[in-house]
Amino acid sequence: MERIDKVHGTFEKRITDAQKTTVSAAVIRRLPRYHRYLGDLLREGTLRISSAALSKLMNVTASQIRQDLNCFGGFGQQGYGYNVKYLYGKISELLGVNEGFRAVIVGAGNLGKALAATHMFERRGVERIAMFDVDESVVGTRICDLDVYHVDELRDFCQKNGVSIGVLTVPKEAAEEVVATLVEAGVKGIWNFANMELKPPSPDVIVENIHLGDSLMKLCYELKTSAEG
Amino acid sequence: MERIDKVHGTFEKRITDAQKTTVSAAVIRRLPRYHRYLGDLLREGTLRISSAALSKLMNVTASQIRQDLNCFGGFGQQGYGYNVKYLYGKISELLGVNEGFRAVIVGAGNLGKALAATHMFERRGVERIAMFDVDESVVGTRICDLDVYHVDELRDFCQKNGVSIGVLTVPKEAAEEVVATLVEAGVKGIWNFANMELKPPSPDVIVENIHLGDSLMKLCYELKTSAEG
DNA sequence: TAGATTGTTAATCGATTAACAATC
DNA sequence: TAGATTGTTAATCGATTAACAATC
Repeated sequence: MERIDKVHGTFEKRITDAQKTTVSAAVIRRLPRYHRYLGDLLREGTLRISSAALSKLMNVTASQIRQDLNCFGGFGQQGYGYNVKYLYGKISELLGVNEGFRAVIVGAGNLGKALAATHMFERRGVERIAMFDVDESVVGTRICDLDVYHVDELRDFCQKNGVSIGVLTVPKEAAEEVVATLVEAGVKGIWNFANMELKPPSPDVIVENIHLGDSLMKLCYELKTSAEG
Repeated sequence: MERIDKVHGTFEKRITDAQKTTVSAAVIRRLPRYHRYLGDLLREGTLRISSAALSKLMNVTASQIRQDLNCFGGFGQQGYGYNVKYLYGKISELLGVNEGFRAVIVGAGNLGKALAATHMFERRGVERIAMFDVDESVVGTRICDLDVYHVDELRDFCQKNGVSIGVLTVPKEAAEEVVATLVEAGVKGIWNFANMELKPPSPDVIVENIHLGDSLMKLCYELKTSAEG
């Protein structure tokens, strides 16, 4: 740990320099996976790990790991490797874990309920603060400690509570209108499960489209191809 | 339609030739998206579309579309473009839609229920035929027209019913054991929602790992970066 | 110091785009 | 035939891997 502290000063400088250039989408996509593996290692009590060891674990090249991490700064030490706790912390920081983003789930159907029930959000420092629906039979109830409000209140609620993320689990017909409301209320990130592709409604709004069906199709393709070959 | 028929014979030959060489993972990943867009066009009654028009719709280059489709054969016609219905059918075929794969959902928790409730499977020609759990309070009930059996019966059931796909929505502690059972029973595809990475337990078993948390993290990263920049 | 392992540059590989001849 | 648009080759671009000097 002492060695890590010693170089801290130079780290910070290098990080700042590296972040000036934008990081490729391929690297960003891999960051959450690093974060997961490092979290596991941390829980197992591993103190340090080399790019070679991590590469074996994750089934990627050591070169790629070093290259990826160096987009953001020098997080390791020659002759030593990476301090797991430190690296995990740095990647957490990069990914915005514990930025304190607040999320609402719009759509209290099966998927909305399933997402409300997971620990996915809190584990990543994202706070779910409410659910919304139009169905009068669920409005007013509580689902997994979350109050369910009517969509009519969505705009005001988001504005008042500084919501940054809207999780969309509504039917696709309702999606466009809900998004417009969210954006009006200043929500900057849309996590879209509505089974249709949402174009970013404004350049400063981030949309992440989820298409589970695409993944099922890929599985079918590979099943079919594997059976043929 | 007549023009399409005329060239059918040559199509088939070209397809066979093209499929000999393996298609890159990048292309495969894009196929389901083409399938979605073409399905939409078909429902709207569009008869033909050029790579240029489709590229505008999908926000990719026309070159990429032509290049991608030609991995599998010449599906279009010079001077005409692509017949939507024909191309949709071809991509459906490629992806294994209506191969009649049978699936079971293991884990009747919130996510299992949510997946059982969607039309995702039937829309892609995959038949859900049962659910499994260990919780005695759900075993014996029916969820969305699916019987819920005890996991003890999983092996026999899959063997008897020729199940190809196992959808894993169990806690990660239970995942390894369930996978072993599925593989024993001849299941060849695992759609894994168990929040841990599953290595293919045997070379002829296909695993598709879903990590919704990674997607949420990417959204957070982009939110954070967009706010900074 | 000697050994280990990073950070980083250079080489390779693959994927995307551009261009155009073939052809409907 | 003339116009349109594919299929396909060649050029470009970017991402991955290899290699090694820097350094802990």
